[in-house]
Amino acid sequence: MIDVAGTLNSGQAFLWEEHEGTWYGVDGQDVLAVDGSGRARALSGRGRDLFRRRDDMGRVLGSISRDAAVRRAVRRYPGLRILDQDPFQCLVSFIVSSNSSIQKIRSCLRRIAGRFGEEAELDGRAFRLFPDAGRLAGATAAQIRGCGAGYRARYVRDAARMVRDGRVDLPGLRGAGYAEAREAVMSVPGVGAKVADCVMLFSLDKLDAFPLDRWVLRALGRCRGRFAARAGALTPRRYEELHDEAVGYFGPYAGYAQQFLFKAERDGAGRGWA
DNA sequence: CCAAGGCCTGAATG
DNA sequence: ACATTCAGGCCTT
Repeated sequence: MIDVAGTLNSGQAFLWEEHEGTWYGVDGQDVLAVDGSGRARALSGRGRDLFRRRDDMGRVLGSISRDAAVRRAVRRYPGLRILDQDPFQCLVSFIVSSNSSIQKIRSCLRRIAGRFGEEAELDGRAFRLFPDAGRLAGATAAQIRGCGAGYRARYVRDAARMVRDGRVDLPGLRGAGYAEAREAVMSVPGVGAKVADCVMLFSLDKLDAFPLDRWVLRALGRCRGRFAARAGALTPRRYEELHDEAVGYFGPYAGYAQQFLFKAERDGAGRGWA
């Protein structure tokens, strides 16, 4: 059973809201409506597997449950899933996320969509689509800054230009291996290892991406001392070491383990998701 | 290769 | 009230 609300409120996506039991979300140039079972209905009519129903969760959970901390989190959030989102929107979302808070990320992305996205309507409700790369590349940094992006505005604009000009082919990277995709995504300004791993896990089908932030780092420290010795400042080098270690430990679906750990750690600290 | 500092901004804390 | 701190990092010295 998919936990729709819990998954949409787990730091993966930011433009979702609930109306009368249905969750509505902007996903690229599309609007999705999700019912309680996690089936997505798209304004465009295209079929979407937002909640990655294609993943064999029995297999995934069996694979990542190598540690008591993960098993605990899985028991606590049995319906938590990884989302499969629009890559460009996901890229911009996580560029904006750096050194920010969920609340601010939401408001910034809402404003970007409100200012640059096309109008759309689903079930009698009005939405603004997320602007595509071409549209956003035409915006000035000052305009994007006006949406609350701060110093990240320049990164957003330059990222949009790279995508528009084909210097990064995000959809194409869905078929690439981890290393290749990682290098390509990290060539985008404002994208370091953490942001790249988020984009890859949440929109490029890379379940072996393992985003490391302070919460996940703290959670790893609980894994029976398995990673504790390395907890500390996350220099680029140490990020890579820990990442490889985590993937080596949790396996090919390590990204799922990360999401369970992240959710549990943040909830445990009493952090909100709004 | 590593450490330190700066960076938009608004909500939370003192 | 007003000043600092902090928030799901990244980039440049």
